[in-house]
Amino acid sequence: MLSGDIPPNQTIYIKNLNEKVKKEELKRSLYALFSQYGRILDVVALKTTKLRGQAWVVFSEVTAASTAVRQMQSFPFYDKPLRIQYAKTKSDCVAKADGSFVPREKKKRKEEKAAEKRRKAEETQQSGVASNGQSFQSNGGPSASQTSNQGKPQEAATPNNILFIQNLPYETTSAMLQILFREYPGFKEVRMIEAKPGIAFVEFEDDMQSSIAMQSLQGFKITPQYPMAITYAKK
DNA sequence: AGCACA
Repeated sequence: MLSGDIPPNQTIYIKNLNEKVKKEELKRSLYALFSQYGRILDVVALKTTKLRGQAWVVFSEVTAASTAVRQMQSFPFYDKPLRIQYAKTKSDCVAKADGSFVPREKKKRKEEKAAEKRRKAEETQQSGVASNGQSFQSNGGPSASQTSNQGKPQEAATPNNILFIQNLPYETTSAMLQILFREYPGFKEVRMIEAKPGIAFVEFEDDMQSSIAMQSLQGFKITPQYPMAITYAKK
């Protein structure tokens, strides 16, 4: 079944996350990666057996969430393609903001029930009736660290007029990348390193222009298996 | 695969 049956909302649900990544790093990386689409209100990730490998990113705007769902679909992140949908239910932090937040009591309900049972049992016993007994990185240049960090956004993604492109199919040429990037204002040049297939640097006049190109081409597939992963190069 | 708010 397609995931299109969940109505668009400001929270995205992400699965297929690399479970080896520690919770705090994961949250920071998700924050760095997704803040290019808008203001992030919260990132939730739990490592319990039921919830590991998943996360929620809450945006302040539905439009930001929608763009993220489209553009970051299949984005290689810690070597695994992101699977993104809209969240099924409203996040606590947005409920709190719009006044509809009511502290949930799922556990409590169980406890209450248990307590009630106990109380009942006591009652029946008292009355004398027998009771029957009773769950993103070092992005400086064509360095080893840059390529070995594929798909791992680090701390704050500092805007740069140079973009770092990863996850390109090996047969990609700079001519192919030029065709894609030259339609964005401020485009200067594409640089590839023969010895390092799969990556490229694309330079713009300034970082506003590079950012626009990044947002438009993020996740673009030259071939179906390879959505390009674009980050700012490191200064 | 798995939809929570430690």
